[in-house]
Amino acid sequence: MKTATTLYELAKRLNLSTATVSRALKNHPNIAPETKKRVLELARALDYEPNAYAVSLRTSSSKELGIIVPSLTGFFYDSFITAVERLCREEGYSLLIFVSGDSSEAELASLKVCKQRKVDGIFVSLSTNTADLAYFAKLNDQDIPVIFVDRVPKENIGYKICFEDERAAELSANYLMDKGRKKILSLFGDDHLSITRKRLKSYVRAFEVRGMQDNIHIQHALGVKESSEIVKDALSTGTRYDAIFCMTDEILIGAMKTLQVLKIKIPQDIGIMCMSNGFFPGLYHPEITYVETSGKKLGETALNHMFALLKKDKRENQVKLESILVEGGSV
Amino acid sequence: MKTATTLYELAKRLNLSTATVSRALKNHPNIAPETKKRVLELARALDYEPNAYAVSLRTSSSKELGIIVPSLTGFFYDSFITAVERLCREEGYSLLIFVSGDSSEAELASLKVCKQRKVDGIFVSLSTNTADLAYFAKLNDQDIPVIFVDRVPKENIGYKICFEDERAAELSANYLMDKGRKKILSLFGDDHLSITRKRLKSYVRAFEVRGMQDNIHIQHALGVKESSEIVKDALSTGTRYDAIFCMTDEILIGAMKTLQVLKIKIPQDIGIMCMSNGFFPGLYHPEITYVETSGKKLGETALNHMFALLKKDKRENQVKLESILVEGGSV
DNA sequence: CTGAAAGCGCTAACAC
DNA sequence: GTGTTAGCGCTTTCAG
Repeated sequence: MKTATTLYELAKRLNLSTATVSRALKNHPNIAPETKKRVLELARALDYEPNAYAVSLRTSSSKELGIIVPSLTGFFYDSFITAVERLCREEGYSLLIFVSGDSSEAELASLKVCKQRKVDGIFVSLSTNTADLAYFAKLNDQDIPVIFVDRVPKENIGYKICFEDERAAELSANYLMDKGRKKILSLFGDDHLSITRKRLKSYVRAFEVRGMQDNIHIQHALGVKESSEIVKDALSTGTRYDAIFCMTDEILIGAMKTLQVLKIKIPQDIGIMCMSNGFFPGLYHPEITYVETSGKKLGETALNHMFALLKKDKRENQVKLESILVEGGSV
Repeated sequence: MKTATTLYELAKRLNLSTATVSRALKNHPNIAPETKKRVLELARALDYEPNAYAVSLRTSSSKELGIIVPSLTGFFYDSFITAVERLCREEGYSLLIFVSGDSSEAELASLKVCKQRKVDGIFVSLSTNTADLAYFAKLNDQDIPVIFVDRVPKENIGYKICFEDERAAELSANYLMDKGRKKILSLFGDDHLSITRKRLKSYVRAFEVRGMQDNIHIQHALGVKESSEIVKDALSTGTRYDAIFCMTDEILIGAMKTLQVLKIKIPQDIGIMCMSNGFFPGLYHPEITYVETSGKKLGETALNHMFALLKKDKRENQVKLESILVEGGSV
């Protein structure tokens, strides 16, 4: 095993001090061009790369960010993380990833690791059952910015970046009404999440505003399978639904499975729409109409926010991302 | 801002030396129970957590692993990474994630970061166009184990963990022949990848062995869209295909899109099968028959391998994971 | 323009 | 059972 080249080694070989070598390497103003050249050459030749731990220990800036998400699997966070990772890399940051699996214990453990590793900042999308935000507050006290994304807490803590959930739900509701749908099976996610409640509330309100609150039937589904079953049960009750609204991709997928099994035609027999990152709606034919909640956009916004905070710029505590409606042919 | 508690601070408050405190904290044998108790109590009270940089610098072990994948998006790597992350966390390791986006430059840059951060080991699934493996060799020289997963190089370098690709392709081929399919549109991935070539070769061979090499028509598709178009074109040539084989989930999704648009019935009009992680085949009805390439299993195997290497156990250079065929109703 | 020296927070000989 | 000390590799005053 060949041991990694150190600053000291470069200095020794060049008959310079480590200070000079260090300066040459990060083109400090006052350094002789000749010296700089020699240093750079040897560094390249020996494949020198600074030891990140020594740097961090000295500068107390880790150039690492932590990201904690409930899952990675295919619906949303993949594109969110992809966006975050790319921008991080471009700015010389590295990303520590943690998957909480919707367990608040795992979440807390990950948070502790973030603290130990002295990450410069943390992105969190809360797990379903997180109740205690004390630790998050503690991190903020220690000047480690915490940015909540998508699934944000209702408490006033840290920074929050999420979609304009109320507006998005309202958009969906109005679209369905405008299309003349009168009997809408409306499937929402986990009722514990504030994101669900926000969406549900303004969805219902939009129907009330137009006096059509009796046109919707609300149900909650926790995953693909449950959604599939709820739809199956609902369609067998005799009620003639003319549309289905799905709050997430998972719910959409479950619903579509049942519709396919029952050979129900879209949009003739029933209309369907959802809120989505945009990938899954495109898999079907006709493509599914959806209100976009883009993981990429969320990632980019969150990262810009983080970089600003790290530069000590003041930033608003909450950012809401606009949603747009993308029409397929499903309603 | 409250600054983080250090070992020195604990020592000062307790009138002990940092050495004693350090030992108490990691229950070293020779330490007075009473002392240990006092230390532990104060540490808890002050929310002490060791500075990971100082520890790493001192012990030259980072307890971080790097993972470099071509993408995160929904087909395979999400479940791979989820499995790796969970086991890492359980063993006190953290995961640095890098998404190469199939660019070998990004891959190299990520590799350098891994080296700077002195990760203890690296997982890589190669990007499509990686030609130069020199840097990987260098890492191995420096005793940083590199484990290639799924998309492994043909060269003899590092450690490799992948599916028994030849066997999996053969399994598919035989299944299609056994089902009496005679005109099979066979869609494979990027021809530059050794994984594609391995699969293709043994797929073709399996047909040759049974004298049925004329039953297949090979095409290469790079993504969802291309797959969709190839299928559309192929079906419009007049050739009456009775089956489609898809080497990946992306290819499956593209193919299915076209079949849905053209209202082609599965399996009556045409049969279809694929190689997959298992999620997407379940979205359709009937469910798609597939040969399983489980990201979870790959992740678990890779991580066990890594932990063994880190403990300096000898390990075989190559592991092949068995594949099984999961029947849906699509052929 | 360059060097000497301190020190980031921790561990591990080596003493006692 | 506990303390002293050196040092991991680097950055950064402060001198010159």
